[in-house]
Amino acid sequence: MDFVQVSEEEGDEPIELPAEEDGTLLISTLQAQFPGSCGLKYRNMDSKAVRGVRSNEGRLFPPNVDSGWGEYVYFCVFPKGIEINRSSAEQLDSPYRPILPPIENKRKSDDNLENSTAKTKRIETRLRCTDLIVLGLAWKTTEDSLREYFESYGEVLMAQIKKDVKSGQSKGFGFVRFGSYEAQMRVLANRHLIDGRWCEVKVPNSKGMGHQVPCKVFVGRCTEDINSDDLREYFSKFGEVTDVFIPRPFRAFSFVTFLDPDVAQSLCGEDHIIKGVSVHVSNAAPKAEQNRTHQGQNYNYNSGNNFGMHSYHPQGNHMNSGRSGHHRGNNQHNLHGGDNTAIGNSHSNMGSGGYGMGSNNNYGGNLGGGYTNSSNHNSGGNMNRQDAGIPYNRQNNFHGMNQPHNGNVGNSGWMNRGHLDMPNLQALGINSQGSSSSNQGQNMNNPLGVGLNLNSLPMNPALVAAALNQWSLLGNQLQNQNQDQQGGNFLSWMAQNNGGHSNSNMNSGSRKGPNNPNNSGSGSMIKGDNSASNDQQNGNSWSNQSSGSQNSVDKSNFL
DNA sequence: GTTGAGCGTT
Repeated sequence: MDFVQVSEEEGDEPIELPAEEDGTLLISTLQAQFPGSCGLKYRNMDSKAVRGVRSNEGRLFPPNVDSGWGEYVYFCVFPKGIEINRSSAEQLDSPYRPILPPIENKRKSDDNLENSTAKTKRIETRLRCTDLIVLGLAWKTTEDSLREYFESYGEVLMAQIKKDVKSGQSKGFGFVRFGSYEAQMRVLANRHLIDGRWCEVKVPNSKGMGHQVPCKVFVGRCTEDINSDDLREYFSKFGEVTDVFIPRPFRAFSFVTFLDPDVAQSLCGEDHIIKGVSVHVSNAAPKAEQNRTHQGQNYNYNSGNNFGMHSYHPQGNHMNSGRSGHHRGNNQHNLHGGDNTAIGNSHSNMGSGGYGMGSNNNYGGNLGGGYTNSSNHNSGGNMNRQDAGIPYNRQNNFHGMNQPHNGNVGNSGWMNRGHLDMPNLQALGINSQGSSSSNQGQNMNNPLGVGLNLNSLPMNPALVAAALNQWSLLGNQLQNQNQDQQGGNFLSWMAQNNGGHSNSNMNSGSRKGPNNPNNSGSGSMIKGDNSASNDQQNGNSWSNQSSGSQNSVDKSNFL
């Protein structure tokens, strides 16, 4: 058995953690020794830079497929902004309970803003908190104890237990409201052990998360000279950028995703000069009529979200290949569950299955090698998997653990729950309608080694990339879906904190293997700092756009 | 006094 040397911080004395037979290290194993950690990083001998370890499905992958973990001493990654005080007595009650430093809203880009007016203009838009529902409370939990628990995250403005009017008995759920959005995000991103029970915290359905502001903007009139770093650097002036996506080959536009949807919104309609080029920012959301998503059949919103998440992201990203089965470990994912034929092997009119994106099926036009009229909708859905080198970077992997699993893997079952690679996505409102076992999170490990090897699938990676992108873009518009579709919920989450993932990091067109270290991303949380640049992604997707001129791209094809 | 998916008598 291999052991991985891990220390809490660089330079600390390492502890040897046992790796699994497949060479991966379970996050649960890591967390058993380093509560609250969500990933690993190490210092690369050559570059001297700190590298993240790829994290996926509750597992950490060695940086090198051949030599495994090597002789590196890895050190822990903790969710951003959260410090774990392991010596705290509070840890005894909840090992995963983060002890927050004073909330400070620091943005890297604020420090060196050359344009303070832009700054003040944008940052005015404060994200507001909303009541959060806390499910699964112990009967004995009182409003006081509820408040006490959540105060470790920040100021609690309200803590309420819903009770039976007559008996006064708790109904087992309640509501909390925080004074800061940061606290809210952290709470949503974690699981919570309150009075001995693992509880879910979500944005309540009653909030009707139907009008989320998109985090992503369309940046038109780009030149090839403007790369993702340029975009990121430029737009970071206005708020944290969680993702930049430049379709390849060059299409004269790109997408920038912000953590704060209000920032994104505030930029829409404006012209900006980047590297001497006047680019135009507009809404990346699809047209209204393109939102008709044939809900009845589309089981894959969820997945589609994976890349809409952000990232995220939380941000989103996630698996759940719709109704396809999840086969632990073997990466043999049935991309085409049931009638999900949209992507298949066929090379023409693939969208006839009718899922998805309503009328806007033909994104990318003639994609790559002769796949024509491929409307692969579901693809987005099916994509969910990451083993094809799609980094998750979901950050903040408190999810994955404690995920109740009802064993219903094949069909609708766990896709409504799992999201094992995400930060408590259900808590973020994504899966509120899903069923769950009564096992309230006793299962500390990722019960599913879900994986899907895109490369093994009978589909054109270009289509996959296109589909992913499509989904990502659609992401922001999936709000009004039936809850069962989860898209809305996901976006709710995305709009709130954005895991920073959108459609980035897909590499669909490339051939990166499951353990490709390039995709590493043990991320820290929510802020999406793991959102890899997208420049290298997508391989040959987006080729031969039917509209011809690059300067007259019909955006609708992508939205 | 039991119970364990859900969505708030404001």
